[in-house]
Amino acid sequence: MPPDPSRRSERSRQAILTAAVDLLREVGYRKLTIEAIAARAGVGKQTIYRWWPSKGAVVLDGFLAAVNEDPDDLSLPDTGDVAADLRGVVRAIVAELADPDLSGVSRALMIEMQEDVELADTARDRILAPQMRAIADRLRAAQDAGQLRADLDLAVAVELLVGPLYHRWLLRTAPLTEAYADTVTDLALRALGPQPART
Amino acid sequence: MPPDPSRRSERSRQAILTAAVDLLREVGYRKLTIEAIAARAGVGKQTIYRWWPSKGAVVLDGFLAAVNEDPDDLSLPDTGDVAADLRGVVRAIVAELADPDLSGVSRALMIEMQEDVELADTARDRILAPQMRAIADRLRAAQDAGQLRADLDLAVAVELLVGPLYHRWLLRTAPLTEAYADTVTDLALRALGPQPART
Amino acid sequence: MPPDPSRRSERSRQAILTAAVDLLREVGYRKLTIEAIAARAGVGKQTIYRWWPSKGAVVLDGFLAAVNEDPDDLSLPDTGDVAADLRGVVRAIVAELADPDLSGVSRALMIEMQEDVELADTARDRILAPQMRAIADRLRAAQDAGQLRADLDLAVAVELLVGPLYHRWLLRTAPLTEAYADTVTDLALRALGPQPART
Amino acid sequence: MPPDPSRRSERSRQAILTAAVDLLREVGYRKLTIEAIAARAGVGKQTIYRWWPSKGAVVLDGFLAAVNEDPDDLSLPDTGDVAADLRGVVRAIVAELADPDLSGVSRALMIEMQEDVELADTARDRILAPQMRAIADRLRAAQDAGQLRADLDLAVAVELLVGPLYHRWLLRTAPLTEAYADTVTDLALRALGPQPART
DNA sequence: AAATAACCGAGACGGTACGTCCGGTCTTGAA
DNA sequence: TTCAAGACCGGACGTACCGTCTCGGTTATTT
Repeated sequence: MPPDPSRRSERSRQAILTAAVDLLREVGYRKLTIEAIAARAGVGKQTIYRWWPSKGAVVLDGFLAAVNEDPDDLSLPDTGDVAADLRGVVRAIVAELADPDLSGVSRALMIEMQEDVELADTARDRILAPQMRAIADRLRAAQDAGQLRADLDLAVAVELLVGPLYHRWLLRTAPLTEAYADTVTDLALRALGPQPART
Repeated sequence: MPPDPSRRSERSRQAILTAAVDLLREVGYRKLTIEAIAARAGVGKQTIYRWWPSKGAVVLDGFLAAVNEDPDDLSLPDTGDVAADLRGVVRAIVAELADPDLSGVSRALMIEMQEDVELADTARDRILAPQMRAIADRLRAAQDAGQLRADLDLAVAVELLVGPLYHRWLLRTAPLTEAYADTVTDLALRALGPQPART
Repeated sequence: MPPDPSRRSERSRQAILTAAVDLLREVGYRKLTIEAIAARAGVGKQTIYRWWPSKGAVVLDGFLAAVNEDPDDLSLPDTGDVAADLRGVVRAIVAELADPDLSGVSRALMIEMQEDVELADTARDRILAPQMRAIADRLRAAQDAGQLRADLDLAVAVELLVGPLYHRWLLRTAPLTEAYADTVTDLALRALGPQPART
Repeated sequence: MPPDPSRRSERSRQAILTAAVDLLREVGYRKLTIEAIAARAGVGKQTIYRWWPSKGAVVLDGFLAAVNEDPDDLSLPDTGDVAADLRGVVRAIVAELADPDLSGVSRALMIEMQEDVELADTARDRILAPQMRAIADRLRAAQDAGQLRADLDLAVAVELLVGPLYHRWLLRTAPLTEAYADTVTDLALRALGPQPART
């Protein structure tokens, strides 16, 4: 029978997530072991297996605890200047991916998403989808204001913006810099902008 | 002392790569073990460890053997119609990523690239860079013909094109279809195209 | 940190010792492997390594379990007739060494004692010393009864008796028979007996 | 087909035996490997396997080369005093067994004799039998001179003498000293001496 | 307040794979 | 043909973790 969540030790939960994230930074995802997490957290192995189905699930929860974002606070500022607003998010994403503290956890999640489809779904819904929806919302506002083409598929538009960033980060084709962020933003905006008036 | 490559058994090398790719398809990357590869290939484990530093390296070589592309044959057709030509490559990439036979190996490589920077370098140089250079070459031709903006950073241009594809494939944000390929191509081309004549 | 003996699985311990002794008989000491013992016993290898430092130590315990003698029951009968009593033990020792079931284990122990001094100490204290002490005790009684010389070094006396037996058994100089046992006993007794009255 | 001994490299043979004995002293028999012998001797592994059937056989030859005794020179001195002459051999045997240089090789041989009956036969015939025959010869002379009982089984008599020595050496029941040698000799002689005249 | 049930820490257990070492065979090129 | 060198297949080594299980010892209700 499933364990009773009301009797769960919050203390242990915190210790496990902290230990997991710390160890992840220290040794990398591949060498991260449940055994080590339990030892570092001062916790029995069973306590981990009782509440999480896999190493990836622990790391996912660890990531969520680490960023600890309110999904409602995710909405982008709307200064009326789409270009400036997008430039801001894109730069923020690049900063997050380049941050050596966070990127280890993100990469770990990426790895696990390749093999564990169930976890991939959760990660997508809890982490990626909200961020992308926030960007889509800002784009829709601009679209309504006539600053962007009316016939845009916003989902694709968002990926045109962030796809190149993840491409560099994951495939390591070149360093992920702020300059790259800006170049990508500019190019993408040109694609999304209103049809040039033909005569 | 390092082994002498001139005495290497080509027979064993082939058997190992074949076994690795086959097993990868059967059980996935995480459950792929050196031991199983050796057993399937009818080879001593040491023969694998002698020639490859890691499981990822074997898979990388297996990938190269499987696609077996002549890097010189990689150049894109140039029909004079950039749009059509690009649409072709993008569709081809999508097809490759969606192919259940190949995508397992590719995902495995992706995973390993996240943890093993050295392997990531090799994979980039041997697999990704040639493909991206081929696209860049085609873009340069178009640029010379005045079909694209003159001030483009071609490396970024290529990533604007393929980034969204990999984003979907890796982050599983949505199914990777041919329609998506075309939409992305159209949007990207709009970004890359020549400055609209401002009256 | 050392394992907690109170949590040790008696079931596993028995299975390991039984498997070890059985396999020893089947394949000999050199081809006896920890891996095979674990497999035969239905036990993880770690469970063996957790409780025994070496293959020899397992075999030693297996030997002890197999003979399962109460060290207090080891004392020789005292019929008053030293010659007869000694003849009995010597024959018994020869029988044990010639027994194909037991001798394999004994030889294995012998082998290990040559290379592992620590194990040699244990084997001596646990197996050989009690047997030799029992013989020494019987000799002392005879000595007190004036049947043996008063100035005997009993330790040497015992080895005069059993040394030749082990010599044949280990060096394979000739078959180890009951006749040999009796001849040795007779000769040794002549050496140990009271000084012949001179005039 | 068997190799042609006339084309055998004497140089390699010497190097192998020397390397084997040296390594034996350095690391002990268990950790002595063919691979290490070949490397130390600057010889291919095949050269060892071509001429010797097993590790034990190499060590046996190494032992013979090390002691390098002429089996004809083995005969004991005959001063007319059996007691003194035997005391001499027994002390010599003890000295040899206690010699840290030689005893390692001897122990290795002992080990191998326990598992390899064929090698045991060779070792017995080449090493032990000659030594024991020499002692038996001396005993026979004494017997003929009326110094020993006429009805002795000389083979047993020899083992009564040397058995206790090997017992201590192999079973490590106590240190093997010269004093022990003398005590054993005295006791054994008493057993072997002529029947006391019963009044 | 006692009894009873869960979670908890600890870690032993049966397993699987690791990466290494060596056994014994086979292949290559030099002498 | 022998030899030095060493790649090869195979298999055991001793270690590290996996995920499950069993053990006392706290809690935290339920009687």
